[in-house]
Amino acid sequence: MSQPAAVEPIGKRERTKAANRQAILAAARRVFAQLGYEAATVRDIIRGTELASGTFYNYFKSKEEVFEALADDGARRFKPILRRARENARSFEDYLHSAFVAYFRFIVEDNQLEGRPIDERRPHLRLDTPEMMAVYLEVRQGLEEAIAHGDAPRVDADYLACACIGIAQEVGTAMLRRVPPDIDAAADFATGLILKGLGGAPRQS
Amino acid sequence: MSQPAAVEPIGKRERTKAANRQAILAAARRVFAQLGYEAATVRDIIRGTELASGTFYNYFKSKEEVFEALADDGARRFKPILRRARENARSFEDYLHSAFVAYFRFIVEDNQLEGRPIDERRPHLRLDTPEMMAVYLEVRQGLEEAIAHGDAPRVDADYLACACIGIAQEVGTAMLRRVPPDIDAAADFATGLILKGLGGAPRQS
DNA sequence: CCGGAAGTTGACGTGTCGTCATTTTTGTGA
DNA sequence: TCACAAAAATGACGACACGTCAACTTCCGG
Repeated sequence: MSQPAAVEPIGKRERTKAANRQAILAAARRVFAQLGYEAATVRDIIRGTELASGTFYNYFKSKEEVFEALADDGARRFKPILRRARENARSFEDYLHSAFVAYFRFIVEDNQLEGRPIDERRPHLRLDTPEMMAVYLEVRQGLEEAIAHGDAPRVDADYLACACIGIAQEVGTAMLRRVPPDIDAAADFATGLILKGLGGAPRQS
Repeated sequence: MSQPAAVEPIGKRERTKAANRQAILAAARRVFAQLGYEAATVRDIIRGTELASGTFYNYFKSKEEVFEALADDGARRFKPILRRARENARSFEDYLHSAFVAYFRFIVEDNQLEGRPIDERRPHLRLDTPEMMAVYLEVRQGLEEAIAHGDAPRVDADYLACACIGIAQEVGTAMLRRVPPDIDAAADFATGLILKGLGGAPRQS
């Protein structure tokens, strides 16, 4: 073969580094799900890998930083989904609905792992990391665009973005408590509420 | 004096017990505000009192339990406020507005202490302690009553209650970031959003 | 094949954890 | 008033997690 390895693997150094990082993140996911974020220790995480305790600190400063990396991962995956929803939307209502569907789908997938209740898997969600900020801004820009186009009235975009996020979080959590979770119903509810308020939310069946 | 002490102080036992508990809670408040919930240790809290480390465990099992006690305190104080808002409300809109005002006032007062950003003062807020549950139920009952009276359409009361709580939390936090926080403006926004959706939210000035 | 840089390792000192035997304080009945 | 038991406070203790670091291993370029 003229190409012994592949095009990707630059060097063993880089490869194991990436692999170790991923191993730690994967172990952290499991540990947070099983023990809960609070109870989990750096040692628990590292025990879930083949690595030694000292190695952990070559990759992350603390348990908190690992969580941030996981959250940032999520945010990085989620933002483009949101962006595409905005670009492909045929109306403001369509945009809102598909954004909620995307988020609810996201959290359903993110909580497939067995273990502790969802609430205990994460610390207080900080919105102030760069990646989280980017998601907030994406939401806000989507709303500002709608306002600029006249699809939505000229309300306080910051408050509106926060309200949408709050609704998504709480209704999303409530949805997860129901089995099976009905993503569309939850998205319909949230969209209707924001668009027309109580009058717009779907009636009880 | 025919009454050496007062009518209240039953015995020294009970009094110091209550005083110690309060001392621990007060110290915890300060420590959580100054170091953040995550960084704080049981030792930090107990150092903020005159007590010895072992004594802490006569009152609470852990840092988490102290926080829960603080949260329960808040919930216990807040619930009757909410209840009265419901009883005195002249309309559903009035109820919503005064409930939001009450909550926003509450968090403004609760965050007077100097120290770390509000986000870091608390762990992920658990809604599943009895006191917290009671607040959720109070919100939900208020909404169900409105639905029963025909003041609000027959929507999913669980989702609606969660949405209101989510809006209150996120818009509340956003409000705290602005100086000075404008409680009425935030409450107007939230009330309008829920009642009539975007069309009902106040326009930007 | 060698030398050094990059990365890994696990033992170490520090500090927190929750426990518990001991001491101190408080209430009660003689 | 005193003595005694129950209640509560104390702080030392073993266990364990923290983050560090000197020694060691692995990898890469020359």
